[in-house]
Amino acid sequence: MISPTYNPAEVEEKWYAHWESKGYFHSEPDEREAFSIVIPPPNVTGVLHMGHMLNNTIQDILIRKALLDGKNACWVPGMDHASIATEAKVVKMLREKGIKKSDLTRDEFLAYAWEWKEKYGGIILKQLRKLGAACDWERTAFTMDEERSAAVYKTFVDLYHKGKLYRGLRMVNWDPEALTVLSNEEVIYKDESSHIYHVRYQIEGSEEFVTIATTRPETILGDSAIAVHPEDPRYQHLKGKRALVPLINRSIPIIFDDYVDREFGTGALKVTPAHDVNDYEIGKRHDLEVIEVLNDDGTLNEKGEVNHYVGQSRFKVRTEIVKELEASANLVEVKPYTHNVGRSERTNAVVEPKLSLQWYVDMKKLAEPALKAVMTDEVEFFPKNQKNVYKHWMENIRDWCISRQLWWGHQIPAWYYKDDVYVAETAEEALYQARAHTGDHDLELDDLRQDEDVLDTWFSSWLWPMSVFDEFGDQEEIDYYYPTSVLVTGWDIIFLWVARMIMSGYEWKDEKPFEHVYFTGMVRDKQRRKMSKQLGNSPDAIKLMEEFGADGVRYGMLSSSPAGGDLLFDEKLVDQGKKFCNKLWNALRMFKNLEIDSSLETPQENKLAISWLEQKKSMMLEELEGNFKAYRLSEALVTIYSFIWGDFCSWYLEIVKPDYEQPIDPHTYQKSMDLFEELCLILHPFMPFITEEIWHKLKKRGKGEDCMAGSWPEAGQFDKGFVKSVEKAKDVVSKIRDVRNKYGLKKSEPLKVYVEESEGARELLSVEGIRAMILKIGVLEDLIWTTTEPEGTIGFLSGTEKYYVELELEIDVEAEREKLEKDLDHARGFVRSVEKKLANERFVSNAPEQVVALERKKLLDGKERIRIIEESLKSL
RNA sequence: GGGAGAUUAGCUCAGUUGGUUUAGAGCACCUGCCUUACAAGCAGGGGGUCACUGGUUCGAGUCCAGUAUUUCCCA
Repeated sequence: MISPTYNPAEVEEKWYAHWESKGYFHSEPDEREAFSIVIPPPNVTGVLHMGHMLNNTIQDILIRKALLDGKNACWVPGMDHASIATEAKVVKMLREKGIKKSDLTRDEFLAYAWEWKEKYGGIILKQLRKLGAACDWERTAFTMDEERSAAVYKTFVDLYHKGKLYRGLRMVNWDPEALTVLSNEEVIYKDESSHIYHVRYQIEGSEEFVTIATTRPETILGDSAIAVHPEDPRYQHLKGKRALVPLINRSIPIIFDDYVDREFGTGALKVTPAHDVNDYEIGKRHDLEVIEVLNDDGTLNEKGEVNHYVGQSRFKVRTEIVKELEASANLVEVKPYTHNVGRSERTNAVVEPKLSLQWYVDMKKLAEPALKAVMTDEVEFFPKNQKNVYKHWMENIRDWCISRQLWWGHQIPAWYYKDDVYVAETAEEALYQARAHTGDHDLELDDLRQDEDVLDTWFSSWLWPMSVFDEFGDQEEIDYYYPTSVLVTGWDIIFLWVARMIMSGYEWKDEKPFEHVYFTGMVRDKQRRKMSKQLGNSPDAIKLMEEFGADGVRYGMLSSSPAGGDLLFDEKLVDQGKKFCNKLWNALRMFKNLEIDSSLETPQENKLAISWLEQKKSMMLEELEGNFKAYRLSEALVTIYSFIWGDFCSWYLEIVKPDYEQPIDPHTYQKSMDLFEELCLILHPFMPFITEEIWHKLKKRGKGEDCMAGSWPEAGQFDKGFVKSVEKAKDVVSKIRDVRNKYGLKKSEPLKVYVEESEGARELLSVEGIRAMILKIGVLEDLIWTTTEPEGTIGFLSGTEKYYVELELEIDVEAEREKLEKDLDHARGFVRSVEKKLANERFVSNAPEQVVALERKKLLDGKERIRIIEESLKSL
């Protein structure tokens, strides 16, 4: 006896363990066509969230479909080390233990970090199993493991020697909390409301003042000039004059530069070259002093010349200095002001522009082939419109700052001795270079000092499609799996990751890293808000799977998620998936509860149902092929869903289902099992667990006969006309049910139905089995030909065929008339529009013959319907 | 400020080279059913000037231009 409800918890763990033990997840190069995907490596600190579920469900679907297609599918899982996020976690953990990072040596700190990684890292990989992910776990990679690290050092050195990597002094985005530099892509800009302050500076040697506007009064202490526009008539008289910085009375020049926007504020700009990107540029042009008044942690220092601010945070000083400016009558005005503030993606700290010596990758040369590849569709984007975004970024690319002031990560392979730098994969090699360069053969390792910083995590991630296949080692694997088949990722990291992987692919393999890129949308809540911890609007992924089953969740994630489009998550979606599982389960139960009587003949309507469903399935398979090719996975799933629920369960099963407690004939049973089995295969990539479970319950299976290891069904021949006939018969049945509904007739009460003689009706009912089908599921006593409208019946129209249902009840003439008149309006409108088209001479002479012929047929049919409706109205 | 997209039923979205009986689905809604596979269900129903204006075309939800609203990206 099978349980009346499907219980995913029992089934899912069992099958995942089974698949894994069979080695289905593992891939080795062989003679089959390779299909490979590298996982977008989640942070080692990460836990499974909705975005991961969507992204990984899609990858799993593609992998399982490839397996069914007979390809050698390989999905490489892994994680990245997430420099900033992980280091922050470890520092926090140490703080809780009462240990300060500054009290530890680098090696001590790293020991703690590794310990943390082993203990807490990679939870997400375990969680992915619950989702059903068919990852090749034997290949699990980590950006800081030996092979991946070797690739990082090798490529760094290589770029350096090619002159594509350099060390330079630049304005950078500084995170004062994480105490590290950030790349442009790691800074998130948002409008924030604050204030704009108008502050006056006295002109040296006069009683005159000049007023400037600033949002950052605390940086006044670092001012080294006042700038005005060269053509601004208001300030011409200040040429050659100097101004005094309020509170500290530092004398600074008044300079003229056309960068200044005369419309903005007062038209006078304070220039702080050390703490503003634009001011830095102005400073360079005018050879201004660079006064750094902020420490790395965002506190003020003694260069600001105000003792009681030293060591105070920039925000505190802002409040304080405003008070002091006011007290000294230098504050002219304060206005509310909304401006764009950049914050660190990881720590949310307000980013501080800072002048700093960092390592950069020269992106111009790398970008060229990568841009071309995407524009020519050598690397194909799904959806296409992401190409524009990519193009824009690539054409305006800026150099990539890759050093980070952290310990967790790949320490930069550069060694300093005196004023020279030696870049090498190992310290020994660097020492060799240093000895050769200096001619000093007594130099020892201790004389060299390795760069303290580590590399940006993305500097290892961009090598991922190559490094997981050991591109600088044994070539067999990379030759077989590279380029990978498809990358599945969110459009939000198109610059951070996708673009850079394409660049690295061409740089070191002279070949794209993947054929296709499928961009998923963002998962949002019903109100279109991003899922976030702060809002608490993200459901717990694990709990969700426990409640709705992994298959249910997979269904819900995908059914509403077109490529590139955002997914508005609603629990109703996963609930629908859960219900779908139950539906499938109960279809199985229906068959399993039947007795088979081998002496039974196959009824006509069953034969009809079998060939109809088989042919319709073939039509669907053709459609699915197109869907998969275009990555229209959501559409594919919805197509399968409505085929299974609608065609298979609602129609097919109802036709072949024997009467209560009656046995089924063996042919129908066997064919039904075959069809159900194919449906399992077709649905398997989307909902792997329940399909595997049903697969094993349908038939006795031998060793290795698993759904996951099966073959995707081939589309057979089909006759569209035949399928259409059955669809017409379904329409007749629906309309009979409508009459029952309207007149409150029981479903079980057999009815007598008349069909009016016509060519169409003759044709339909001549198809073998159609009459029997209508009789059975329409629950009719008889279906009788007629040439006139029989007494005491109610009519309906199906296409251009007229049917009459015999009723013993009083007919509601008014309701009937209303309905008929509405139908008549519709039919007349239809005919009018077709007539208009056909009356147009240019249409008839210009449009293709087939189109015109179709319009003529539409006209005839429309007129026929009008005739029938008018007749019915008359006889009412 | 620059750029890219979006606008189809109450909601979320399909609608693939312009022509397939005057637009499809799921959810929501309404009506009637506990009919032994499934109430996590069954049967049926209503609901849309395809944002607006103009153009191209024999023919436009589909192509073009403008307007409005809106989302995102870059600065």
